[in-house]
Amino acid sequence: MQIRLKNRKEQIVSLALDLLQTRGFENFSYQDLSRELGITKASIHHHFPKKEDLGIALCHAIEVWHEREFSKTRNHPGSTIEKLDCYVNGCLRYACGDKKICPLSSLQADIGTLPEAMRPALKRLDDHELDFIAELLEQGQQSGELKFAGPVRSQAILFVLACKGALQYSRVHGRQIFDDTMNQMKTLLIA
Amino acid sequence: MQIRLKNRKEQIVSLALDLLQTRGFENFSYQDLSRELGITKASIHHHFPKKEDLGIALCHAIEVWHEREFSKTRNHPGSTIEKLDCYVNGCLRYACGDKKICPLSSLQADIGTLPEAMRPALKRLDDHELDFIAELLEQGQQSGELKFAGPVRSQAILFVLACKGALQYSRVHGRQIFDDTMNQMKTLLIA
DNA sequence: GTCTATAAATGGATAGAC
DNA sequence: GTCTATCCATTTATAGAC
Repeated sequence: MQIRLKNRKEQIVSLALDLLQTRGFENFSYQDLSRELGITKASIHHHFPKKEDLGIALCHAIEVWHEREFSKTRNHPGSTIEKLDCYVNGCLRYACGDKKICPLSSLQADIGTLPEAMRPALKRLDDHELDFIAELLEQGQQSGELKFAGPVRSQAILFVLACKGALQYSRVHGRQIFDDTMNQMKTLLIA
Repeated sequence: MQIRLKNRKEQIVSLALDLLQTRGFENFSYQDLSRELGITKASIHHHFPKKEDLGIALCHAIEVWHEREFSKTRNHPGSTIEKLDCYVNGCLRYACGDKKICPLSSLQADIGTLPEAMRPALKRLDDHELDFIAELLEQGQQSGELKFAGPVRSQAILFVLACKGALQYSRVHGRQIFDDTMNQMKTLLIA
């Protein structure tokens, strides 16, 4: 019902995002989109003339998703650990049934063949996410909840890496490996 | 000179491994191989009738590489930290010029479209690598060099994840992020 | 906005000559 | 083992009618 209300452009981006996370940018086609949406390839080219245009739209969709998720996490009541859990659950939300990975991981994997125009957007999105996690970790450190040595920024990348990597491994080894990895990360940060 | 001595099959696998690490399994073609080797596509099909066959050969090449690298690391004189550095340098070796990632990361990213026959091989290689790192970490823990809470296996996956993830990020953000991440990982394990 | 039709290029794969 | 030639499906993309 809710999906029907979305306009075509949003429908296309939404489905493309799904395929990006399960197959990668170079491994889904306008044909895949047209089949699942029940319209022709030409119609999709009407909305996104080149695949690069669709790619840019995907980056924008990820940015919007980031804003919403980050804001939700910032406003989440409770400790830093609970906020981090909130972010991790956001990670998990894209991993329905161990099939999806982080869309940014997917784009990174395809960096060698990605349209040029998408690269700056990808870098920007990565940085934005790292800034956000660094902010959270710093709060936790100052409140005495988290204990870790070394630069906050380095710890942030390690944390984000763990989430995304665990998601990738889950597709091959099952969901348990995700929980194990996240628990270990928390153990290191609290101990 | 040394390359000239290799037979065709090895030349093909060697080049394919390179392309796997820079572009991904689904994003290089027999045409790419033929162009760079100066022989026709048909000749490559003679050695590897289906791309799946080439994929299996790639998995085997990675296994051989693992054996060599793990053995070198086990025999590396010195502390556990120095052995881990040896493994990390092995990681770096495939990242000439920030362009290559771990071949297993690359295969994981393409898991959605990978030929069925390659999946068990991929899982086996992942497990083999995790077992090896867990062995190293446990030695370090018992000798008192490393201090970390939680299951060794979980710490092993976290360590491997950090190496591979940092390699992926390096392609987008530059090599510095790799060193920063590895230093942070060491900081957490020693502190 | 959606369709039919079509183009041009590419990718995986095979047959058969040398 | 390598080649030429060819096949068929797919992919990105465009033109033009409705």
